[in-house]
Amino acid sequence: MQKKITANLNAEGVPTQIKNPELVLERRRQIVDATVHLFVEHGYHKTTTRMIAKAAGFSIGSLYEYVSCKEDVLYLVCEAIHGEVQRAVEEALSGSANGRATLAEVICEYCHVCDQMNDHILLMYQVTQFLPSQWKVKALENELRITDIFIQALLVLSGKGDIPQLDYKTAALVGHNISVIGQMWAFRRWYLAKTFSIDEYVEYQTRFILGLVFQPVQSIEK
Amino acid sequence: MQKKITANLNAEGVPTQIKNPELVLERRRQIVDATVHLFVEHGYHKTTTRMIAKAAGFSIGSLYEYVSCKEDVLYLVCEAIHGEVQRAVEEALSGSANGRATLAEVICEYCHVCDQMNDHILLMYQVTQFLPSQWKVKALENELRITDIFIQALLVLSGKGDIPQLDYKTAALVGHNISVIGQMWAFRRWYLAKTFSIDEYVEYQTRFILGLVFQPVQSIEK
DNA sequence: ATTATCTATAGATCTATAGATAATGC
DNA sequence: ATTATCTATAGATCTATAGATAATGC
Repeated sequence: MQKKITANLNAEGVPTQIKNPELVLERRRQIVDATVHLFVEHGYHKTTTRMIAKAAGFSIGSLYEYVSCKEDVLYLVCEAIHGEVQRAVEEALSGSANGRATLAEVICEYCHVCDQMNDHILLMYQVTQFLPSQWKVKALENELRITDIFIQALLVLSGKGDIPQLDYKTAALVGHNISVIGQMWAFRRWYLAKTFSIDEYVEYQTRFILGLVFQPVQSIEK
Repeated sequence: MQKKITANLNAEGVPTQIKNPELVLERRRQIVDATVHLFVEHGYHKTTTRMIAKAAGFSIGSLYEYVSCKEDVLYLVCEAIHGEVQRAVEEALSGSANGRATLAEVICEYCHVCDQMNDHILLMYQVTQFLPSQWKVKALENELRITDIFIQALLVLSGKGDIPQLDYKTAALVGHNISVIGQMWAFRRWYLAKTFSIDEYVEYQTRFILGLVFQPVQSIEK
């Protein structure tokens, strides 16, 4: 029973010397919370294990009882952030389901998640490269899992209301595009914010994704 | 006169002990060429200055005659890659100019550049974070300069042929989107290539950007 | 007795430089 | 004489561990 509680930060293949699983969970939570801030501010390489231990509230010696190396900390951080992002996205998308209005809502909710989790999204992109290759694969799969939420949502909407039938390839591509368009706000907010508020950004992107930008002139499509 | 030739890898604010400007240019070219491969393979931090010197064909001592620190090498690499990408994009976009066909062509050419320069685009994203802040700003500006090429192209097309009038904000957003959609191919090719060839990717993305995906059903837009 | 935590440091690594040597041109 | 290149290493830094100490429960 307790196994389930601890499974999150415990049974992920990160070894520990500590016997008490609840303590492991608690300390690793401390480690992750402290480290996210340090990584956001200094990046992975300029953050030393000493800084991590200190910020987490114990000594280096203790730190190495809960992880076997610095890369373990990195992995714990990546997992925690992805969990957070995914939870936020899933929660945001648990709305109703009809046609374009739903799609517009999905875009809106997702972009706001990206806006709020800006630092975390940037961090994920910066540090994934330093993960050992086995874990790097897992991180990329996590990334795809979030994209897949959009793809599934699109397939559910496909053919309903005012939304045309979408073949899988099209749905897949649009799903990736929505995912990346949200991340673009996180990446380029420092610049885009000169022109757009987040709400304007959502408005313009929704128009774009729904294909309204290039439509006003009568269609000369063959 | 020669100043112009050497300006590229010389007068960029990277100091050198060497008097002969042509030699500086040549050696820095060696350094950049060797380092790009090392960075792509090992990343910035795991590439040592010794490795760089060796791959470039001289000793560490000599390396430090042409740059003052490792970050200088990073900066030279970033500048060189951006120059290459920008040149490739500009060359690819020097086509004709009518309506949607031109836009489709722009998308096509750009995506192929991203496909071919995959490694370099990924590298840019990975290493920009390690630049000293003054140069980081320059790197981000370079990034925007490429986006701006698309925005300008869109504004030229605006209102011509079968393309509707685009206000600046819309053009800016679409420009950013095109830029990011190309990069998405570079980032996720390892996965997207399971579903799309580069040509299919271009085809589907063009349909998407031109707003054809959500159109087939008769428009119920109010 | 067992578990958790701490201090102190070994060991490895890497950047950047000092000082010596070779090459070039007046 | 001046310029370019090399070798050898100082100096700094950081990860991970060994071994000592404190806390907990039988």
